[in-house]
Amino acid sequence: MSGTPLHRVSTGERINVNAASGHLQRELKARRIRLTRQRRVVLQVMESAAHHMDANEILDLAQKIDSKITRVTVYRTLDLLKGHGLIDELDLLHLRGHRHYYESHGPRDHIHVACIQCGKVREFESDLYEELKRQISRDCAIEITVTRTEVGGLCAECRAKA
Amino acid sequence: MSGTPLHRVSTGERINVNAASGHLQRELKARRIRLTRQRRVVLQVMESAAHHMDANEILDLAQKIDSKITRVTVYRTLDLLKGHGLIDELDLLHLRGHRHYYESHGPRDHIHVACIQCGKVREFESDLYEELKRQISRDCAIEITVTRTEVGGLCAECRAKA
DNA sequence: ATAGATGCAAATATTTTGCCGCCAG
DNA sequence: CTGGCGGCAAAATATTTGCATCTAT
Repeated sequence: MSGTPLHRVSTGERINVNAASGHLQRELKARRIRLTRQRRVVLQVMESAAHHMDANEILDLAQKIDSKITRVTVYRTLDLLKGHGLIDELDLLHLRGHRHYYESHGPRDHIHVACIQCGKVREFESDLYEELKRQISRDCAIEITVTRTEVGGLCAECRAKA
Repeated sequence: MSGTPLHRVSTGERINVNAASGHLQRELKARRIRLTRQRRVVLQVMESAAHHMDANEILDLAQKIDSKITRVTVYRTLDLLKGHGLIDELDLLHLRGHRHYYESHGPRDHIHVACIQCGKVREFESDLYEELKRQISRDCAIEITVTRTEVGGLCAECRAKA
C-alpha cells in the first residue's frame, strides 16, 4: 500500500489521489481475482469518485462508460470489494434516507462528519482516532479489520443561520 | 438525565439500568408528545431490551404485550424516538445483512465492537472517545448531536479457533 | 477447457405512504 | 372536540437469487 494521501474538502467531495491509478485493479489482480470488462468499469468508477455514491449512482456512472452493465453486477462487484476490505460501506447517519454509500478507502481511516441541516459531509483524520482504535484493539482483544465513525451535528454555517 | 450507568457484557447483551424506569415515557411527556397505548408498549420494549433489536424483533416483542400493534406503528414510533434523539439507529457494519438495529441510549455514547466471525457485539466506553469528539467539534466547528462508531474484527476466541 | 462471471427476471426484504376512522388530551 | 395517531393495504425502495449463457485465464 502506497502512503498516498487522500485530500479532503469541506463539502464532502473527495479528490482521491489514487484516482485512475488502477489501485483497486492491482489489489484484485494480486488476489488472483478474475478481472472482467464489467469489473474494470466499476473499479474505475469507484476510483475516480468525487464523492460518496450509492449503488444507483455507481450504476449510472458505470453505464455511461459501458451501457451494458447491469445493476446486479454492480451489487455483486461492491460485495466483492467489500468482502476484500477494499471499499467501505456507509450510511451517513441516514440523513438522506436509508441508502448505503460506498467509497474506496485510502491507507488511513477517516471519520465522516455530517451536518444534519445542510447535509454537507466532511472527512476528518485524527491521531486520536488511531489511538482510540489501538485502545479498543487492546481492551477488547480484537484484531480490527474495519471501522466506521460517523458524527452528525450542526455546522457553523447552519448555526449562524438559525 | 440521571447519570445511570449502562452495564455491558461481552456478548453484546445489555442490562440497561433504566429498564422499566419509564425513562423514555418521561422524556416524551416532557415534550408534550401524545402517549398512546401503542407507544407505551414500544417504549417498554425499547427500555427492557436485552440486546440491539431490528424493527422486526421489536414488533414481535411488542405484539407479545399487545397483539394489535402493527409494523407500521413500530416504524413510526421508532422514527419519532429517533427524531427526538432518544434512540440510536445502527447497522452493526451490515454483518448480518442490511437491517437496522435500535437501542435506547444512556447518558454516555458507546462504541460497538463486533466480531465479524461469530457476530458477538460488545459495547465499549472510553474517555479517549469523548476527547476525540471534542476534537472533532472544535476542528470542524460543529455542534455534535449524534455519533456512531462501529468497529469490526476478529475476537480473541475466533482467532484461537482459526 | 472450465471455474467462475454476467444477465434476465423474479423473489425478498425493508420501509414508506394515502386514506379514513378513532382516541388522547 | 379535534388534531394527531393507528390500521389497512398498497406502493416504493433496495437488495438478493436461480438459472442459463458467456468469458477470462
